[in-house]
Amino acid sequence: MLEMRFIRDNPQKVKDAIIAKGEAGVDIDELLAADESWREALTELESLRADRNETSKEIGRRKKAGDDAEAMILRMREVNESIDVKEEQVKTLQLYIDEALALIPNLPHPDVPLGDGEDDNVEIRRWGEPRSFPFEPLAHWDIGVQLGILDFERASRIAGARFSILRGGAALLERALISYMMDLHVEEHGYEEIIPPYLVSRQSMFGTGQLPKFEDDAFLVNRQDYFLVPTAEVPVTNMYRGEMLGAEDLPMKFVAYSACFRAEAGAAGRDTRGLIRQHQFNKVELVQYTLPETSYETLDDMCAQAEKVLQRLNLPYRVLIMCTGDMGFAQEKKYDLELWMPSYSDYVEVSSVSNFGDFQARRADLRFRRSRDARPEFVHTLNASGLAIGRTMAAILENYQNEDGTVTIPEPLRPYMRGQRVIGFKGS
RNA sequence: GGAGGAGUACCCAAGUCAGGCUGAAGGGGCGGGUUUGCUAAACCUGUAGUAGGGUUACAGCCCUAGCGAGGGUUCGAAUCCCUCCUCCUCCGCCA
Repeated sequence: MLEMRFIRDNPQKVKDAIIAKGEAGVDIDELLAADESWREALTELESLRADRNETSKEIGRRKKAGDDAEAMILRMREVNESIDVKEEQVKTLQLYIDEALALIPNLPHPDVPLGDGEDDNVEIRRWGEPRSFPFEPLAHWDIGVQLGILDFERASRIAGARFSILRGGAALLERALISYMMDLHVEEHGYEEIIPPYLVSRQSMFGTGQLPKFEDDAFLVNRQDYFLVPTAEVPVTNMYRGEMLGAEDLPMKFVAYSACFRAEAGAAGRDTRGLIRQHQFNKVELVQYTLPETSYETLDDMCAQAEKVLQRLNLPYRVLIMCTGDMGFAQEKKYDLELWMPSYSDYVEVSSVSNFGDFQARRADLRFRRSRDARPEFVHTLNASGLAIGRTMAAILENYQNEDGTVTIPEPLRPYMRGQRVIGFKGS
């Protein structure tokens, strides 16, 4: 959320950002006019209240002294009527302003390339060579089904499309990936391990920016005002909502595992096969709260930390910087990590690394003080997938497949899989 | 799910069932100071923070809001009424 004060002072910047991000909707000039009227009405309201406060004290004094206060009380009844009218006016304007503010996207960082959509994203580096297969490689959904470790048919029977059942080796590999990533980020990067609630309140979804604009992307629990978390970013970023932190507490670094739930509205027909686009998937997520002046440095650190997982697993990937039109509502700057997926003959997103600046912090009221007497400031928040588990698994199945249909397990995961080196056929 | 109890500033805690100089007693803590060879102790003293608006020399000053949240009653609400949230205790149920 941007500050009204900032919009007042920089209307053009905000208009530019709305256009650059391709966000619809808020008429900034109208908003500024509403703000103007709001301040005017507020000033009038407050002076009426000041009158009432002062007069009421005087009435109290008179009554105590046994003097007559009837005339004053009558006058105050009239003042109260004016107050009611003004209050209504202020409230209406306030409501309009709040709703408009909630729909204004964050400003992109100046480094971010301008662009309309994914074609304008800029690749900044590549790591690893896509493997060339001496045989015709299979897609992960074929590999998994052949091995009996991915079961899409029965998943759709029990839940519908875009769900999967992991069985045997795949279930074990999923757990191994979660544990491996959590351990890596805890032991080598100093994060605190978190398992958050998977259901969150409306307010939490607002805090990270999913609401009000993107309600359709989330699952809302029937008859309860809870949302299934689309990412652990939501609970973890909201963890300190409303608290006042000390500068010495920063940065705060969390690595969270959660299941993630997405409605995938508008994705009909896309990635319908396999593990790439599911309603439910697992993800290990990195979240940091930082000092404002260090957040961009941290962004690059977090990107490198997410990359390290791919490097250790020896999965070829590339890093893109997202253009203004593809980066999302709340982000100032965002990188995507995409890994090589032979079945797509292309790179597929497996992580996004974002700096939100103080945009989420302002929505979620995440503040800190540099010293006891210093003014409160908003922290900066960042997150990075570290990584999406399902897509990583898909990439492992495809990139590590063998000609006989088995899959070699990447070496770092073997200790997490009872020393197993290969996922083979049942009974073999 | 049932029955009770509680949410007041950084923390503890008065005030609430007599509504009005209570924007909030008293402790603790923290800041500053005095005494002291150092520590300890004692004494003195300062301590809502915040959000919004106005004004201004980005010092400052004024106003408004604010006693879990939101409404209501009243000239006036921490105090009376309603709704909600959270926490605690006991019972039930369950992993």
